[in-house]
Amino acid sequence: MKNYAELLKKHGLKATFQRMTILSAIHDLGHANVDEIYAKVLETHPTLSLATVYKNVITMVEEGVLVEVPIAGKKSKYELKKEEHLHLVCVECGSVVDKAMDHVIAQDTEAIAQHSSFKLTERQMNLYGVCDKCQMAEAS
Amino acid sequence: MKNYAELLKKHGLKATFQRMTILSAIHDLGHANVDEIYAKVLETHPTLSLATVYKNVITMVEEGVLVEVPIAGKKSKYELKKEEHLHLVCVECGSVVDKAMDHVIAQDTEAIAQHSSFKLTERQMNLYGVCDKCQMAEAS
DNA sequence: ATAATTGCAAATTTTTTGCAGGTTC
DNA sequence: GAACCTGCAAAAAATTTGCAATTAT
Repeated sequence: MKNYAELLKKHGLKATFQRMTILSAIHDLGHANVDEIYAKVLETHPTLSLATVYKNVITMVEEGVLVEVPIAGKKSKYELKKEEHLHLVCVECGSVVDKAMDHVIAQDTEAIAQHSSFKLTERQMNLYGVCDKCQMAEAS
Repeated sequence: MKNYAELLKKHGLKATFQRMTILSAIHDLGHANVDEIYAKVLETHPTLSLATVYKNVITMVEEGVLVEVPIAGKKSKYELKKEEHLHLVCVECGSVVDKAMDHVIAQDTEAIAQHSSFKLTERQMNLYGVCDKCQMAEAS
């Protein structure tokens, strides 16, 4: 739990209760798609509308408060903007876990971009597979 | 790539004209979303339906003929399955270019997965930024 | 005060589905 | 010939929009 009002204002957005509730939901969930955010938000603010979730997710991605995490075969998830990392995406349960991005990867990809005269602004890496828990469950 | 009939049969799918047309369109476009595939396919087969594009893209991804490339803020694109690589995604013009994935990245991510007891099956890496051409265009 | 934001409902866009008639193997 | 596929139209799902009322700064 952080100071979402400050965060929003820093990005030129009004600190509405709805936005703070959405940010709190995403923080609690770690990574969530629009429906998951909406469901979570209803727990504490039952009148918040789905349209407001949509509008704000778009706005907050545009302003750099949130980051969209596109996932093959599923709806995109959203996370709070934080330092660069990669994602372990479980194809069984859908869980998403952050992992630090090694310096090696950062350097390597910068070199690749440079060779193509590509002005790199963001990296996204998803590792798909089966998480620890789902492997256990399978072994039954 | 030429013999799409063989490719499809190898994956247990019937080699219909529609599927081969779709594969050819994707090959020509390199990477394309459903609408782009549909538009391309209409040029040579005006009666092919959008529903057929949807159904077949899903089927061919399931069977490993195609790979979905999810892209932040856009509809997923699809490509023919080929050896592992990463993507340069231009946020200006939407172009997607393949780049070889360095052995370093492969090893590094394998180690990361292993540390989390994560059974890795696939990697996807997108580098977002501005391509060569769009940088030129901007410099006007 | 005023400019931005919300909630609602309607509109739009995107994707999926059922099924009759055709096609592939 | 059996199983699979296609195209159509209709349904369902996902997302966006217009606008009057409300709220943050």
